[in-house]
Amino acid sequence: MSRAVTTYHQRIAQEKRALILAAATALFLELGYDRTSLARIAERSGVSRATLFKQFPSKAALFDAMVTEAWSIAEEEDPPPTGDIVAGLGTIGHRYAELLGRARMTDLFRIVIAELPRFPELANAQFSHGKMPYFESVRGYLLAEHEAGTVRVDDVDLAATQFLGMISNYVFWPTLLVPGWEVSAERVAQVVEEAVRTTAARYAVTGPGPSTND
Amino acid sequence: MSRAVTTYHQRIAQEKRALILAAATALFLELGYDRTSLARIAERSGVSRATLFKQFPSKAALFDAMVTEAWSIAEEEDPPPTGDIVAGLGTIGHRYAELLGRARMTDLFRIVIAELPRFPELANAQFSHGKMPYFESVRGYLLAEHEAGTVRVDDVDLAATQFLGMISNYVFWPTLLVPGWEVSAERVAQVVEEAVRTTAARYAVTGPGPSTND
DNA sequence: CCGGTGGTGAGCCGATCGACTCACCACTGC
DNA sequence: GCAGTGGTGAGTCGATCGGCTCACCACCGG
Repeated sequence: MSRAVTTYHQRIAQEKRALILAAATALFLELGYDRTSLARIAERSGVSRATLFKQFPSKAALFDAMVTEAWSIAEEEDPPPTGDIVAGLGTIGHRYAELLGRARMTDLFRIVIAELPRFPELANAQFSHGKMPYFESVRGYLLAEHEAGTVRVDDVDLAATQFLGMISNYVFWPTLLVPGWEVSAERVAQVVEEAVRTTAARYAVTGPGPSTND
Repeated sequence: MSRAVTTYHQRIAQEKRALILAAATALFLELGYDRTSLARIAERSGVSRATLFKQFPSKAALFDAMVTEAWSIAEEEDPPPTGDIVAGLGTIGHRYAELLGRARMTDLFRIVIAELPRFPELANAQFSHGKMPYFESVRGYLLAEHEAGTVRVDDVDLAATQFLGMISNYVFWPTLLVPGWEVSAERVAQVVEEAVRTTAARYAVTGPGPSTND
């Protein structure tokens, strides 16, 4: 068996693959799909064109691998806390804002949105790795709180979308359309807290007393 | 004076220009910027390539004109109603949802988001014609209601963003990322109404009685 | 020392692109 | 019928692209 040999060569190949993906990621995110040529990717990654073609059969496959890898950076979600709705939604909201605020996120969304019609398989990856986990997180959390009697939510899907929309519509979507849009960390925290407040004001069961505004 | 002659020829030129823009719009929105060739635009619009170049000095200029024209379809906003916050926000919300739900909107946003980094001037057009009018509409409305004592809103920008975000995060943004996402007209109306309810629950001054949930 | 795997560099291919030019034609209003 | 404006069709140009091939080399483990 030439297993050891195979292992070594596989390691080399893996390193080259990583170099290619890193260069491809940078170039794709900066220039877009069509403006990024395979020659430039090979040049930037310090790899020959032939190697690039051995690793990725086509430009589309390379792009697909790039996006998949970039999405996978989003780690697994932790179990959401329970009991206090303000604390619970706050935790989820801050995680969500942190995810959306990462450096490459805007450019990644930009190119994914642009090329998604031509990469149908890619849509599923985004669907399962992107916003969905947070949507499910909020959804599940609200369901649990609803059954616990802390909140009263008839339409959980809509409530979850409302909560996340109040955050993303301020800290993320404008970055795609308004050049120079930037939100300070303090403002982000404020936005999340206000989203929690509004959600609580709408859905929290007024137990101990009336919902005060301070 | 050859004014009449000029007028006639200008009319012809204007017609050709409209044909070119129509074809360019369809192709750009369908294929994206790079995949759309000037030859195809000329062919589809039934105009010679030479004419196309006389009308638009470059592909970038044509794209810019296309986006500007497509944005201008959004008419001027009417003055927002006053007095009842549910009715007022409802009106604005429904208008907003209607605008976002138009046929070409998703593809237009897709290509604008994709190419915006390379068309800085275009960003201003989107800024002044796109979401901004509605943001200002909500902002101004909330300010008026605040001063009228109907609502208590300390951070008007944030409240307006929350309101619009609750709507757009359900009826629009998913169309860019989730293939096959579709929302029925009834559901859209429901989403808007729920956004109004949530906003009212958070900001409405509880005058006559406690905010009931039914 | 040798077999095998993987990388390398160079080159070729057909196709397409944006940009530009130019001679010629159609049509109008005077 | 004449001048002028605008459209037309064809052609050219240099550049780039994705995809593919092939002979050759580097390096490992046995």
